[in-house]
Amino acid sequence: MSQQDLYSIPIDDFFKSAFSVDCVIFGYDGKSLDVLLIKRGTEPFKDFWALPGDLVYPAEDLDVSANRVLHDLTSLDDIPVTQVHTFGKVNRHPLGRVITIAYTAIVEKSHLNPHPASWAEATEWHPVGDVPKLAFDHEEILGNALLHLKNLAKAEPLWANVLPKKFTLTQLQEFYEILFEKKFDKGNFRKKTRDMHFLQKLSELQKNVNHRPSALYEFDEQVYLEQKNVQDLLFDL
Amino acid sequence: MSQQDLYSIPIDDFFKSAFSVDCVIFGYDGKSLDVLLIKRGTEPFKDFWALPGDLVYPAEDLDVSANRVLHDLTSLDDIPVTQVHTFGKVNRHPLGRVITIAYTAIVEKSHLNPHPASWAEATEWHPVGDVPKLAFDHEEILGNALLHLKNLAKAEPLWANVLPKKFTLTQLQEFYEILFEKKFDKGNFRKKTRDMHFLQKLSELQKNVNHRPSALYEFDEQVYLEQKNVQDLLFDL
DNA sequence: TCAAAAGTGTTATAGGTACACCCATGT
DNA sequence: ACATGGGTGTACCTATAACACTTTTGA
Repeated sequence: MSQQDLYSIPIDDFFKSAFSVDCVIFGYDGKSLDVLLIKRGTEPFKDFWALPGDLVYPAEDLDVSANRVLHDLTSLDDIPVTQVHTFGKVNRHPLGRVITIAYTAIVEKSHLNPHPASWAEATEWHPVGDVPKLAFDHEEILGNALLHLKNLAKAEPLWANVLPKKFTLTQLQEFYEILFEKKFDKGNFRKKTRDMHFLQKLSELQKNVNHRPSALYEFDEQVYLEQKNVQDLLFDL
Repeated sequence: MSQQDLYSIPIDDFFKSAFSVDCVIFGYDGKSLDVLLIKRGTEPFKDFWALPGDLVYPAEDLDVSANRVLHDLTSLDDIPVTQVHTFGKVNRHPLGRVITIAYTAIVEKSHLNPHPASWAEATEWHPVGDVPKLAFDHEEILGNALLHLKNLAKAEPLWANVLPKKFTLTQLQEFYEILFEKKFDKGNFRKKTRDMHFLQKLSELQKNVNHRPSALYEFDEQVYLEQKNVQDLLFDL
């Protein structure tokens, strides 16, 4: 049986199912990495914390759906969301067959919307290392997404979404240290940054710090995209 | 709106959708990397080549579904399938909203089932570098799966599924050369294999070759799983 | 002058690349 | 003897890790 038989099978058997997106929204504020959870107001799993998610609208692309959920909880649009994995165990949802496509994004923590969406009784940031028991299979989804985020961070400048426009190399280093829960050597880290031509050093310096002021840097997206294209063309994967 | 409202929304709006799995089954025979395609016998995309796929049964896990498709086309069971990505563009299926979860696997090419499943008018191996125009968004899915396969091969002994039980280091090298479309230096390749303690060197040698006979090796799964556990525990991602 | 963090340089080691050379077998 | 691929060793280069040291600011 394949897709061409879509309308030749007993419709009741196949259409008692639905699909949703769940969003693992990581928040960073320079000090810790948190994840945005909502408190459920209805059964099943009433009063449990859960990942924000929603059914996908009939005429809505999956990533658009994820961005809608993200927009409802934060004030943010056009944040790049990344698909993580699809979870489809038969009994993962007690009310029926619901598979869910997990998406992830990382945002600056302060951008939480002060007027959360109607479907969330409460929204709250939780440190990724200290998450309460979650509804459904959301703990598995969260773990999966965190792994995914770490892998993404090795290949892409994820920090561009969460650092201030002008930032110091120490702030950049701290992003990686907090994400990977690991200290890096200052000198070696800075050596690496010298090859990153998309890090544009400004003439401006830090002010009012009681130590030697740091140089400020900006992310140069043009330069990044160009060199990324070159890498993709070389393609020595 | 979130999952808890599943049964409080107009059912007609959300249940005009379905989900399927599509399988990107790669075949290897020591000479080339191919992908298994089926020829569609019905509209839409009648007479087009396509990836084998099927709707997911109501009480069937996603990976079980993928394994069922794989079993129907090859004679193989218990082949590890890996989820690649979920494709859900609104108009990807001309007859309705169908999202599809793509799975991939790599098998020894000769294991193609001589009695293909009823839903496939024809099945055929196609070299990954020379694939015909495909139905739906299957070209995108295939490209995605191939990338995924290459990444998997960097982290896992995928070749264990496709090489003969006893194989030479040259056969192992050729697997990587064909997959990555790239030649490797013999000496350097063999140096790397020395750290792979799950490669068990046998006392047996090749026979009836008109050159120095090669040593034969076996994949030692026990050793591999143990060292993989250690790596996962170190976890310095 | 001191604390604190910025910023640079040096060294040792590990890992990768290129390449040369010898070995065992069938014809 | 020779063609063919198996198998090993070396020298070079680059990436990384550990660590020491200097610099600039506010208090």
